[in-house]
Amino acid sequence: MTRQARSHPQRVDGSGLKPVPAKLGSDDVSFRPIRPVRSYERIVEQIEEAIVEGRLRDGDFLPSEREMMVQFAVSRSTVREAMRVLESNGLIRSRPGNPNGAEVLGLSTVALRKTVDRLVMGRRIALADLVHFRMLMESSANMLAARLRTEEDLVALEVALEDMQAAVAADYEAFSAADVRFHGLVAQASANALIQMFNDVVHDVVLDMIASKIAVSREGTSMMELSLQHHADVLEAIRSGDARRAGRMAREALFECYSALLAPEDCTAVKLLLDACALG
Amino acid sequence: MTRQARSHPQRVDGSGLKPVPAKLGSDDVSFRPIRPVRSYERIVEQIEEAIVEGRLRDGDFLPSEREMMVQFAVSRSTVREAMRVLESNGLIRSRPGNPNGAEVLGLSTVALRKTVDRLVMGRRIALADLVHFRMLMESSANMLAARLRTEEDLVALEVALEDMQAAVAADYEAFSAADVRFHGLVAQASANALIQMFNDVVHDVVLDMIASKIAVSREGTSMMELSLQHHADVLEAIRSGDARRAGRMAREALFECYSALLAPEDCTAVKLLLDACALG
DNA sequence: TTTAATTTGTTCGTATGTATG
DNA sequence: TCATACATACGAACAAATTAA
Repeated sequence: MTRQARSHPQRVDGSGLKPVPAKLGSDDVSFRPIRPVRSYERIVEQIEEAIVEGRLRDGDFLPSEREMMVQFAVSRSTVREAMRVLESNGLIRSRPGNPNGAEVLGLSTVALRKTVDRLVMGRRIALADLVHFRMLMESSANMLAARLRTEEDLVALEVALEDMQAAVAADYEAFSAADVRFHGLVAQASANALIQMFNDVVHDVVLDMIASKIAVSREGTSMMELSLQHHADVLEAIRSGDARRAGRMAREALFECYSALLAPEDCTAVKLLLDACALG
Repeated sequence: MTRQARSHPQRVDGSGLKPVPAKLGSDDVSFRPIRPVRSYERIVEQIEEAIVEGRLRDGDFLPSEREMMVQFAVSRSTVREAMRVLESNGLIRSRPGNPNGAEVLGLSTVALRKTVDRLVMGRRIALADLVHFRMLMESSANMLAARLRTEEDLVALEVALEDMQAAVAADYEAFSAADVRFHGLVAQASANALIQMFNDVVHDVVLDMIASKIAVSREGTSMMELSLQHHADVLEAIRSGDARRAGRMAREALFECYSALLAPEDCTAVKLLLDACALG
């Protein structure tokens, strides 16, 4: 009952490279430790490379698992392990019954977000760190935006501000959405992909944290009014091209917004940062 | 020859929760879309949670796959998919033949690093962005360090500087290692986990990029001499507690170090940042 | 030093639920 | 409705690596 001739002919995994016993005698020949490369990793590499290089774009579809099993000359399980890794890195998405195969999502920052989330949950990063960092990012972004903003940027910011105004005292959801858009536009105007990315991530995390701390509904009208005024001031500074003022306004707005959430000692620490920077 | 009674008694995958047909009639009842939760994800969740909460620490070992297969009541394939995800997120490490099972690595930032690497490879992030961002981070870190540094920090920085001095004109490897240590100590003195983390990652990426651009050996003695002087200046500013000077020195040091690698137009853009900040 | 036991890496076959035409 | 192709999941077996007796 030998279900089949179990030959495993295509066993070509990279671990065939055994560490060479360094019996050459001379001391000046040194070898580095070998980490066996597993089959699924080489599949991940190939697909990841294709996505990074743009040969696979957002919206494309991977071949089905059975098809890849043939193309990569591995078993289905191995293909699936690679799929799981790619999926957890936010590069693809697969769902059962999809005749197209897994969908390519392109490059994203979801893995980055998950990492920060874990560090926050694990108490490696405190709320004060997040607020502090966001003040740095936001003030830098606003300074840059004040210098680099185009007319289109100003128009878009104006629209976002008007949306906030329209939603004040009425629709917190819409207000919050416009708020997020405003900050995104500033980050975009700063013309630095990293500032944009990291600030986005930290902004999201902070919003999640405060959402779990205080009920959203408590964010009353007066809070929104105040926030609106802050944004208007910032936009005015950006429009005038006064980088230092834009940076200062952004920092102070954030501080007023979040200082109530911080422990007193953290609050003084953040104030200390403000003084140390003394940017404005 | 039905090898065995194929019963699949324990088919308990989470997708059993079908989306409820919203036939309640009233419009004010709204349901959110359901994403089927797969078995391996629930395993990942449990283990991830244990690591984040500290019940599983760095150096601990997971049960063997066959043991987990019993504990989670799933097949080995499912356990393995979960392991691959955890491993790709840098939370565990498994190697063949290890009788202890997979090793727990604790929280790390390797996923963060991989994400940034991909974005750089995919041209979503330019070298100018990296240098620019690093100047922001480094100047902030140095300003904070000037304010917050303890005596221990100063001693450690002093030691790192001396190591750099000792290695100048002799050992590039040792010089570079001491250099990295110096920057790490500054970030640590800044007392903000996010600055530390992001600066670390970006620092690494930049080093990799320039290493692939110019041969390391070209980094001659004069370059090391210059770098040494910069670090000495920065340390002096940190010691004196002059935050603005520390920030300015750090920015200028970075600019002198990397401006040669940037395209002329990027160079002027970064200079523009320096002017816009006008911190010192 | 060799051997035996255990573990991970990998493969194959099968069954089941799901989505599309 | 049905057939088809897909992903999810299970289980058994083999291969290779590691450790300890």
